[in-house]
Amino acid sequence: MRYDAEHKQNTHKKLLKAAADAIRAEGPHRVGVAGVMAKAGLTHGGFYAHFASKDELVSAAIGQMFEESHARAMREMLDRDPAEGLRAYIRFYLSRAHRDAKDVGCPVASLISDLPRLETAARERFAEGARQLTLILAEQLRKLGHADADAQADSLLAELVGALSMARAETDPKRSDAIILHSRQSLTRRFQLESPA
Amino acid sequence: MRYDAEHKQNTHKKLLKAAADAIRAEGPHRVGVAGVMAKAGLTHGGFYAHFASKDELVSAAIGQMFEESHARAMREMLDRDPAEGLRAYIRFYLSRAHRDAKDVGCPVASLISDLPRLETAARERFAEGARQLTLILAEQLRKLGHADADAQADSLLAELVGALSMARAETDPKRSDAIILHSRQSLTRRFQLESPA
DNA sequence: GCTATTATATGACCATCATCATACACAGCA
DNA sequence: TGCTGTGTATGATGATGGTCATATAATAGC
Repeated sequence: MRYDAEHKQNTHKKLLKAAADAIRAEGPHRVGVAGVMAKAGLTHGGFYAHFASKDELVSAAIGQMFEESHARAMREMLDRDPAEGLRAYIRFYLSRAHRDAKDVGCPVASLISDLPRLETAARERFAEGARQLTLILAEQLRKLGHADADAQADSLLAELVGALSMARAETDPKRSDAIILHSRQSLTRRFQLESPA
Repeated sequence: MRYDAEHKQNTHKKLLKAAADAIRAEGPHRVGVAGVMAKAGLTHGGFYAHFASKDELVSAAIGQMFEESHARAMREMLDRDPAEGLRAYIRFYLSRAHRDAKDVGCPVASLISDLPRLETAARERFAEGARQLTLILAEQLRKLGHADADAQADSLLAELVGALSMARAETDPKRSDAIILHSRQSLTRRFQLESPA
């Protein structure tokens, strides 16, 4: 190797990060190869030394997003008792900060309606990531003593994703805040996570 | 007028319908002016006699989708007692048929993550449509005696949209069916819509 | 310092797309 | 049966975007 041994790997990672952010913010179809390269400080030509196609970049970027997302979920729950951990995750997920951060945050909410239109590889990666997130939530619900934890986890994630997405789509700030709040209250009650006053 | 008096209006409506279907199936950014015209049996050139721009078409098509969607919601609830009506709507919304119909069905689920990326006019139309759908649901919940009907309607719609979207994204058919079912059960229980055995 | 090799840049190709100018076709009327 | 004006088609333009061939720049080992 003539360049630094890790040179290309570093560039690769930078590209993945840049793509993951851009795709969440702009959507897979509005993101261009040239734009991603520029964001990483490069020009468009070298792209195909890193990825075989744009589709492959999209797939890989989705994987990257879910890694961040799972890490975040684990971090919220780690070193907390189950109820407090789940409460913390819900509060993070249904927060104004999460709603307003277009280029980071949960890939499920950012890409959900783009997904059925992507090619198979990307869809598989996404589905895999979503399944894993569901498992993390189910595990937490199980610790809380819910018998049908898997079913409940599906329902919980559905409302999280739906509420965050609806809040992002709502143009009236007050309504948007309300949407987040209503689902937060509803979920808190439903899973008996009322903070011990 | 040399052509039939309604000729242009009819074309206009055909374009709106075609656009509404294509946009739900392909997404606003992947739909092309030429494709929509072709779907209506025309060629691309005449487009600008009907719409000032593609953006305007997208906005108008979103309005069209919500008209269909609200009509559907009303139809499910009409001539039924509140509980049965709401149950019927939930069963329609969280059904395999709705999940598998890419080009028709609720615009909220089809476009939710494209929305933050559209221009203002389209976002306003969407938000307006979503608000109205929430109102329809809230009204139904109010009839059922729920005190905080507005908040509950937000939460209900969030789970509906989230679950349908997640089911569409899931590549494993059995998991996809399960996602729909879990939210249907969860909502049915939550709003006490158990069918009278 | 020279050279071999690897990472990135330049520049081009072709396809797609929104937009528009202009030409044509249709139907009601004289 | 021509005339007229409205609705649609033809075709062009400029922009953008994915892809690739080829050229250049960077550095580790001799």
